[in-house]
Amino acid sequence: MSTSATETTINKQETQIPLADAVFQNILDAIYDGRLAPGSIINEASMAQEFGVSRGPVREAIRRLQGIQLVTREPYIKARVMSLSAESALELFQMRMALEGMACYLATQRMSDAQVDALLSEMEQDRQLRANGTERPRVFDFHERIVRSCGNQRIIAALCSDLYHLLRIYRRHSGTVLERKDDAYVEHWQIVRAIKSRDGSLAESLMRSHIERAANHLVQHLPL
Amino acid sequence: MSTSATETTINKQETQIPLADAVFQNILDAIYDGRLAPGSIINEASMAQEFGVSRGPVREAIRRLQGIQLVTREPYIKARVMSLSAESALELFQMRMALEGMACYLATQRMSDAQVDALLSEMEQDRQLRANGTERPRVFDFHERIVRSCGNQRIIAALCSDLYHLLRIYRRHSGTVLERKDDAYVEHWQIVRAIKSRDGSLAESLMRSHIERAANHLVQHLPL
DNA sequence: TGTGTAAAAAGAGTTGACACTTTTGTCTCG
DNA sequence: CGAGACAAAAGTGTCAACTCTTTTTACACA
Repeated sequence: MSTSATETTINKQETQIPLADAVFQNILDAIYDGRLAPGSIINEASMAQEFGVSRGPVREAIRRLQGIQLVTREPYIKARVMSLSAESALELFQMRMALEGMACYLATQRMSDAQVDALLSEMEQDRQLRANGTERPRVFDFHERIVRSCGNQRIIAALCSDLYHLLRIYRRHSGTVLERKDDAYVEHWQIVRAIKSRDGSLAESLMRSHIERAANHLVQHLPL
Repeated sequence: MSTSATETTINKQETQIPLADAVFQNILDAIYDGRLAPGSIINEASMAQEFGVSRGPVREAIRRLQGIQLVTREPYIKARVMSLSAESALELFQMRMALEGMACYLATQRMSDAQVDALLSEMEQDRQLRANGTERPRVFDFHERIVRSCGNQRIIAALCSDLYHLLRIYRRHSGTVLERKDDAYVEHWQIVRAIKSRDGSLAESLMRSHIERAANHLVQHLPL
């Protein structure tokens, strides 16, 4: 953890993308990994030194993290990684209920029969892979799949680019939540059935209930 | 419009707040006023010169505008003010339906009887002021009032800090939408009635219908 | 010994200069 | 006369230094 000066130097080969984006991704990963624990302080200068870049890109990255509410910051005060409270977890899941519910409703109108069938077969394939205990969990994310099918770019961005980061952190810090995967499969299957039968309101309702159950499950296992 | 060099110099007296925030607010106002029309390009250097600051704060402000999807930007390409399409307006209102509907549902659980009555009297007061044709429209915003009562900080921030900006621009560029104010009052009143009778699902449903009607009204009057 | 104040250290905000990329205009060749 | 390539211009990305605010620490006084 303390090898020498430049430890995690940013890969400068692929420099079509701005450094700020790379730094943003690196800090995000650090928060995911737990190297940056909730409540810990982010120092612009030390971050810049660690990544081997100037303070400018680091500054931009921190501002973007503030934008998605992953760090708290007020003028001239050090930035802190957002601490995870059960309350804010509840708020996060309420927002997901609203947005993913609407996404379900819209996806019901937008997806073709062929797309719904394709989704069903992907789910079945994923279930079998998981049953076989395959090494690679092969990140098939049902929720992301549904959201991206809704066609509303604004909702897609809000869920997949912003809220998803926070969700990953909560998942990490609440230990393994994978035990609910079997229940989840059934509930996912019911949702897709509702979409297939073109009942948008039912699909939305099922999705909201599904997320609510996940929220209850998470809160029970929160170590806070 | 072309008086001389420094036209809209930032007021540096009240410099407890960072310059970047002031620049952000100024550009926002410029977009509201139409000085920065949709589709027009934003130049960092000229902006900096106009405000009498360096490029750094301007750069940060533009990144924040990109964050709330008010400007489009890709590496090394000039930033453009987001152009308003009927499609993205529809997406915006779909997201509002989801979030404000949920906000209504939550507000029903959270607001005390006294708070509901206070809201009702504020509405009545605002209606009378408007009927008398008072000079100051006294921006009483029913939707913001409801949203802030829901208690979910994340939803409040999403609606009041991000989406609200876009909504103002659409309102501005679609001419006067005030003609619907009378219909809106009745619908607002019905929503508060539902909250008062503690029927969260009804309040949510009414709010969604209300926003849907507003969306239809806006799309009809879009000059695009 | 406890407390208030002031100075020093630390860290964020800002700036101007430099490097790199894209765009645009022009020139030449087919 | 049109198309492709080269060069100049415009504009964004990055950096190191400077300024200002906050925080900490040390010292003097009660």
